[in-house]
Amino acid sequence: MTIRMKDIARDLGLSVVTVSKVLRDHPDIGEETRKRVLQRVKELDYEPNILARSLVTGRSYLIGLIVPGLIHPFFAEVAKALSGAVVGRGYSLIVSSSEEDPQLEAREIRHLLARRLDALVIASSSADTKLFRRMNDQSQPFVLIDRAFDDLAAHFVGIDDIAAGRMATEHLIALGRRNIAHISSRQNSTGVRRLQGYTEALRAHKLPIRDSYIISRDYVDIDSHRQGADAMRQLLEQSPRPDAVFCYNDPMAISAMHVILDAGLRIPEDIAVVGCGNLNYNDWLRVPLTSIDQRSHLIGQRAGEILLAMIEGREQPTPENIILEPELIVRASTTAQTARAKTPAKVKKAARST
Amino acid sequence: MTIRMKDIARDLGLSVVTVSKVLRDHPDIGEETRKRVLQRVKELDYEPNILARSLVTGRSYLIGLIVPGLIHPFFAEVAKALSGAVVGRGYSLIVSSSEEDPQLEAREIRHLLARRLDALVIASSSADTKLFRRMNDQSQPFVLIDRAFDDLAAHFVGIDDIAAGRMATEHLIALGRRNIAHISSRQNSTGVRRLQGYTEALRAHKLPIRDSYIISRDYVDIDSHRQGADAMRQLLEQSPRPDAVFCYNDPMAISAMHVILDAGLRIPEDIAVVGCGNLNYNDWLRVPLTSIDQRSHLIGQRAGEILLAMIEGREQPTPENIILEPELIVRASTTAQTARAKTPAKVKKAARST
DNA sequence: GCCGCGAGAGTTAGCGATGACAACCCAACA
DNA sequence: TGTTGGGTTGTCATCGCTAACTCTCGCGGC
Repeated sequence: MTIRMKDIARDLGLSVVTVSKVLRDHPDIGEETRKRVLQRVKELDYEPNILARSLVTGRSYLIGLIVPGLIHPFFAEVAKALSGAVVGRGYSLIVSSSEEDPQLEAREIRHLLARRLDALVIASSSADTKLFRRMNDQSQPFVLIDRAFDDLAAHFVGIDDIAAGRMATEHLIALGRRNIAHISSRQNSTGVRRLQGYTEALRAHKLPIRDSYIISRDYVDIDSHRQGADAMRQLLEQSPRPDAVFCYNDPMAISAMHVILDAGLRIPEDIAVVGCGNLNYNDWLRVPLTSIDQRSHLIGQRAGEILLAMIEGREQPTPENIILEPELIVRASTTAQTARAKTPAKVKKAARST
Repeated sequence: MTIRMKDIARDLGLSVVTVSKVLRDHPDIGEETRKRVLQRVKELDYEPNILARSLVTGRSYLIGLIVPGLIHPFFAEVAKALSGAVVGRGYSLIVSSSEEDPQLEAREIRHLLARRLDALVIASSSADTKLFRRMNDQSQPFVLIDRAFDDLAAHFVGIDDIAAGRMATEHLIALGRRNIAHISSRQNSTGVRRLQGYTEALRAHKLPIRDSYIISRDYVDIDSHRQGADAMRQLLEQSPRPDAVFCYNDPMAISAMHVILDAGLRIPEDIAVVGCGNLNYNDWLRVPLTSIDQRSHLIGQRAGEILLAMIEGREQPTPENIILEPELIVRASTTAQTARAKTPAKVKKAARST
């Protein structure tokens, strides 16, 4: 059916090994033979069977990526950057969505490992580090992104989520807000840390930390809109009503904003809103959303670099822990007057990433 | 290092084949033996090497997906649906972005074929059918999505783009607009057909078709915002100025809307805008965008079904040509008054798909 | 008492490539 | 003339698993 090395070798009266060597640029092959082989390869449009090669070399040139949701723009951007970092080196990306379900995530990890991936990149929705420990034991290369585990020595790339929470909250404090609420994710490390940043900022400014202002939710990445809207409705009932909200991610912030507007309140005059993620369409929203940029592109890129280094065996010893600085992008949801002025610059930025 | 069947067989004093048979639920294995094997498999947490299995069975349980851009929500949704359709059957999805570059696309196709994928799903950015013909010759299963080729017999799943163009245009005509412009994609079949639908609708209503109202662009999916903004600026200079625009996709429509608003004009009073794609954040925009829904989820799902049928050998004979009906979703960018009323329903919808 | 049969296990021969090493050819050198 | 050696090409064993037979044994039928 399809062509094998054997066919080419037979056609040319050579051995299979010789053909194999030509294809891998092995040095000890005569110029004449090399040309003949390449010629025939081209004629037949032959591509060596990567499966067979992998079996003997132990390298599959496959990299796995497991994320909570493929649709979420943050993970889509990470995927794009990761793909860009490795595709030129002959690797392919095999992606899988965990839907924020630890069980599904575990199943996918096992399944992908059975494919003998060269490396795995995971934004874990799990709280259990068992599988990761086993991967460490089996010296299976992997890199965690976005969500970290305190009690696990592993390569990690993500932003400083405590700083993210602090920055967002301090921005709101700087605007004169005093009743600042937070819609949080209790399910993962990023949520916990952003919350921590939030409380730290309040404390630093001697502002009270009110439990009723902190709404924690699950499934924040795959069911963001419902979760955000529900949480915001809950916040509107508090007394005193918050004059600002920092949301775990942008989709939740967007839903929160709509709940606010539907209640007849103004943004940012009555309630200022900050999100996290800096989605590429934040500029186009009904009220452009101030947000913390999560460096999605850089995360994918750095993860790719680390894992190439691991695969190529250049480094492995100490797990790298790359903490990127988040960046506050101010838009109309916190400061009405700057919104218009900002637009032109942002137009350019958004155009890049669609 | 890692465990092999050999190890289990040795431990249990059995032959490798017996272990293999147990793992594949082969009938002629004694109950006792089966239990012992499964027990040991569990103890060692063994997973058979899929690579090795693939090499002998000729089935890789890998499905490739090549799209113009991973970031584009339409393709992300297709990917999600496709993944959902096949993941339960043991398949993994290997994704690749062509960046709308035919050469890159061709390279990726070749590379993926070298991995002996069971099937390939492609939203092609190429005009050349050579590679697809070869895949047909080699009876390599594949399904085209979104973008079709007239001169190629192949499975296809997509929407009726002529109808999409017609629906959008007729909606604008029904609103009383007479100077309807179109920002188009000249690069792919979908663009050509939406344009055709547009002209058909105008003709059917005896409206003039003005060349200056039709702006065609390339790289509409990866550089949408710049392309949309430029095109819209060009349209604003036309005389008479258009009172409506139908855009090839939503990101271009969004940029067009901003150009319109920045020019001090109102939407929809001065210019009504219709997009295509029905992105999940259309409801949250500064002006919620009327759009044609492209059935992304259904496309991914149906593509998955077709390819499973092909792989499982149930059907192949006549290429299926699945043309889904697009659907017009009306929002504020064409009818100011319905915007508010629509919001609640849409909130629910968006929540589902984030 | 011979034969056939079916259940349950094992043997053999690859899948399509690669790694290590052996073998060959011919020029150069002792 | 025999030996050495660099440059080329080939042989053999494997990678981890599966398809297709083969083999063994106990049992029932004639």
